[in-house]
Amino acid sequence: MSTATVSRALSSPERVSDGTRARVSEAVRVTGYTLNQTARSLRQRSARTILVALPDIRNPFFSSILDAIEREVTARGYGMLVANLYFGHQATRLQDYLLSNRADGLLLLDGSLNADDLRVITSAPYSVPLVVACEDIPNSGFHTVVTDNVQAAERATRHLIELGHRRIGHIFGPEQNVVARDRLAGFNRAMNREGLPIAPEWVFRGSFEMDSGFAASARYMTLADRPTAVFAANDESAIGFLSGLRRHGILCPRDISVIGFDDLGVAPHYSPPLSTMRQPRETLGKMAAEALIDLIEGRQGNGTPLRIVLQSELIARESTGRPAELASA
Amino acid sequence: MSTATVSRALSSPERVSDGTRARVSEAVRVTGYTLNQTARSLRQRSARTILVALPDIRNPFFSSILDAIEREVTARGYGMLVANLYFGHQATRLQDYLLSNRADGLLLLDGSLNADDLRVITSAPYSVPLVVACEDIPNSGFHTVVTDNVQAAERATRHLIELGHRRIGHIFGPEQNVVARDRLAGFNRAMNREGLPIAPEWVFRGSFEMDSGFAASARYMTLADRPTAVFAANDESAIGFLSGLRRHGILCPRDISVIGFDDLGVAPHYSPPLSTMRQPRETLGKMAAEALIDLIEGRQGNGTPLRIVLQSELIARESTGRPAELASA
DNA sequence: GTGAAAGCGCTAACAT
DNA sequence: ATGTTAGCGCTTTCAC
Repeated sequence: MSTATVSRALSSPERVSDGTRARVSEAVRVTGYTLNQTARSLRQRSARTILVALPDIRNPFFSSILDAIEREVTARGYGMLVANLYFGHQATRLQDYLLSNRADGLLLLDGSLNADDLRVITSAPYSVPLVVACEDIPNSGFHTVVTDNVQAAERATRHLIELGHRRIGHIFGPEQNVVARDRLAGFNRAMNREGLPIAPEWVFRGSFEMDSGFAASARYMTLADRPTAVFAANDESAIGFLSGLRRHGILCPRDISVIGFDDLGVAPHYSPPLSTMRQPRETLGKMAAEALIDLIEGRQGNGTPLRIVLQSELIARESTGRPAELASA
Repeated sequence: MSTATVSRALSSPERVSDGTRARVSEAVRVTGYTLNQTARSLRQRSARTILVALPDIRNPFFSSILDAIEREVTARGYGMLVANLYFGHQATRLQDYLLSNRADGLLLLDGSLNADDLRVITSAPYSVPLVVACEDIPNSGFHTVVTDNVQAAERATRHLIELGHRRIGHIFGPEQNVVARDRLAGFNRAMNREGLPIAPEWVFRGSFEMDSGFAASARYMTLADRPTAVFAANDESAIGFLSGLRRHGILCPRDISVIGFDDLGVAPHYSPPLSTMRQPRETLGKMAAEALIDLIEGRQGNGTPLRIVLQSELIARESTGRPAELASA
């Protein structure tokens, strides 16, 4: 029996006779043969592996998306290489993975990379399949799966307004981050639509990290005139903020309402249980992985860039309530 | 110029003349040549990639270890494939990665796999390098990097005892989990050494998840005779427990002291800031990755299984205090 | 339905 | 210091 026949029996069993197929499986069983994926990759010019690049694995938001991606990718017989980007702007490192044929496509969860650098690898002659997820790269024309952060932030802010708040602040994320900017834009839009003023000193700078929320609380305390509610760009900064306020005797929701974003695992168990916007993380990860593999396998190749925009859901818990001056009403 | 020369210029530049080296780098620059890692892997029988297998990427404890691993691995020029194990016991899936030459070694963060299944791939003829980290596989003889959970759990429990508590409970982790068992053992040891009784109804079953801590709080409330302090197997269950108690008006640390384990990011910002044991996660991940790569590259091949045991650190915050009956003293 | 043979892109052994 | 050659293990024509 030739190696060609074995190869056929293994990868397209319908092309060999029943007898051959049986003899091959038996031989595989007895010898413990495992196909050398490296040789196959070389021959087929496909690694059956994708590369996922993200800004921070430790961030629970990303890690749960990574989980969804891993499930989908595994189900379709692919492996998942993971690269952390730390300080962003490392398109060259990704290039190395992709152009060296170690991965067949890139799933990028970081909007901070330069679109032109990326286009080097996505366009001819390399034509590496790319799907951008979570963090949009605006006007890049890349295939994209995101949630509508502007809309969701507007919804979160409107939640505070509907409760009767008029004096509302925001904890901003990293200045250069698309997601943070979108959430600020949504905040602004909600305020504008209701004709509410936006006080610049009520927009606290932040970094999506707990410490930055904590720092915001210190600045909050120095204000002569304070907002009665705050929309934080994510749950981490909301938690850091609340933690800081508590040390100054400011209680939520009695003295202030706070809404976050992401619905971290701890949100329902925080004190108070945190109101937040929940993104469909599993769906997002799954759809992004599906899209990338479709692209790799030549389906979904109709040219027009894919753009999937998912919606987030308001989860109202106990960290938001009516403002103190209306509480008795 | 032959392909061999180019290969040499790229992988061992000292073996070619200055002129050749310069011409090669120039040509590389001009043509945008990238070495085909797949072909190199096939030829050298090494993928320069490791496989990390873990029970749950979403768990922030694992994801921060993953982060440390990724840094080390990247620094040494390797890639990192990640596989989630969900329900454990999937040694065959890992086999497939390793025996097919997609990965040169396995970094296993899950103690629930069967040692004999693993030995199939670690012993001849395959001899796949393996390092077990975080969760020990007892008596397996595998190279191992862990923290001393018995000792750390004993320290946590002693912290409660030193504060004056005598009636102390425990929230257990998953029954089959080595880490959970070690932490229970450490709890028992501390209690025994102080001659304190362990009430079976004060050892709550758990799963390391917040919900299980929450469920434990419901059982706590039904007790006629309640402990004044609880050592929870991890921060998640501590947080779920506190969250449940709060709904029943039991306040921490006034009415009960609780200490967790892991020092999650939220621990210092929880209400109250959570006392906990901090494991050296970065060190653990880094050392495990180092050990695995040394093994792959043939260093550290002296035969005796490596066993690194790191210590954890008590972080006393505000969730632990003196018991109510001593508080005025 | 099966076999023979070429070749994916690289590196290592050998020769010069 | 460089070139020649063989071959890693697989898949894929092409022949039969």
